[in-house]
Amino acid sequence: MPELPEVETIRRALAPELAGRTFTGGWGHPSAKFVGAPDAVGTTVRTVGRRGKYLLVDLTADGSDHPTGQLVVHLGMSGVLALAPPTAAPSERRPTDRHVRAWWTLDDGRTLVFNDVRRFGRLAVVPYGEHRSLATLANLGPEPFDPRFTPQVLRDGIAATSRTIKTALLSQRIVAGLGNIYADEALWRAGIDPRRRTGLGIERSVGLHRSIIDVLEEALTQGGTTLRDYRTLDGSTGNNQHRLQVYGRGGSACLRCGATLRTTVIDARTTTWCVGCQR
DNA sequence: CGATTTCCCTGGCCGC
DNA sequence: TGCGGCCAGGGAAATC
Repeated sequence: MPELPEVETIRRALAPELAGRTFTGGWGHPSAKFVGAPDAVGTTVRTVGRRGKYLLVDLTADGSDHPTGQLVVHLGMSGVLALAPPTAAPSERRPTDRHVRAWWTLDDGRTLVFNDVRRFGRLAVVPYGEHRSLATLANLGPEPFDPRFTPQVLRDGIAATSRTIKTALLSQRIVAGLGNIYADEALWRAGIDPRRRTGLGIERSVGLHRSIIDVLEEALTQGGTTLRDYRTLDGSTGNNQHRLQVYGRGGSACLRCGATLRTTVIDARTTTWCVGCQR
């Protein structure tokens, strides 16, 4: 379940490999989520960026420095990107794994492969910066590490919705990049009840703001959290799964106050929190 | 129009 | 061993 730290880890590995490479061929699974993959063929990669959980591969069709298009990739729940080495015969390049949803051959002979067992991922090739077809991306909140994400922005965003604070954080509209794992971790660290529907005072907003940044930063330092499918570009796992303090620990003791962590469902999302110290 | 619900997917796990 | 049932969950479409 790649969230911001996982996607950023992949981006950092992918960017130097793809920059300057031209897509010489491509294929997409017939599902609408992947079928557009070949639209990138013939373009050259300028940079590999990221917004929230979206990878944004800037493309140029005319060889100039100015991107003309963008390959947008969302890894969903189980999406994995890998670079396959060149094979002797071009006809043997096509990946044969059962769950490959898209692939692109590169002008250096390698193949970029998008594997996604559960097909919750998606991709699109769009004119540069044209995100109207991707509603969540088009309405994405600020990057958590961007100075424009402030305690006040967080506070205002929470105050503007009647949804629970957990659901508000997952909406991607207040701040980009949080998924179920890091939302639970940040709320625990800030001592805030995920079911809360009322606004936060400025002091608690400062605390949650800090917690969100810290949780994501630490996970990034660890190369992300691998629970099931997540792998970085070279196939290795992250290390942050050993540092989770609430996610997946329902029924165990809270590491802060010792109370038993409770797991419930909030808006169809499994949520673990501490009834003892999250208010 | 914002909020809520439904749907998309399949490997892994559980119980019988 | 085999198998039905259930769970995980981000985002978009459908519905309220």
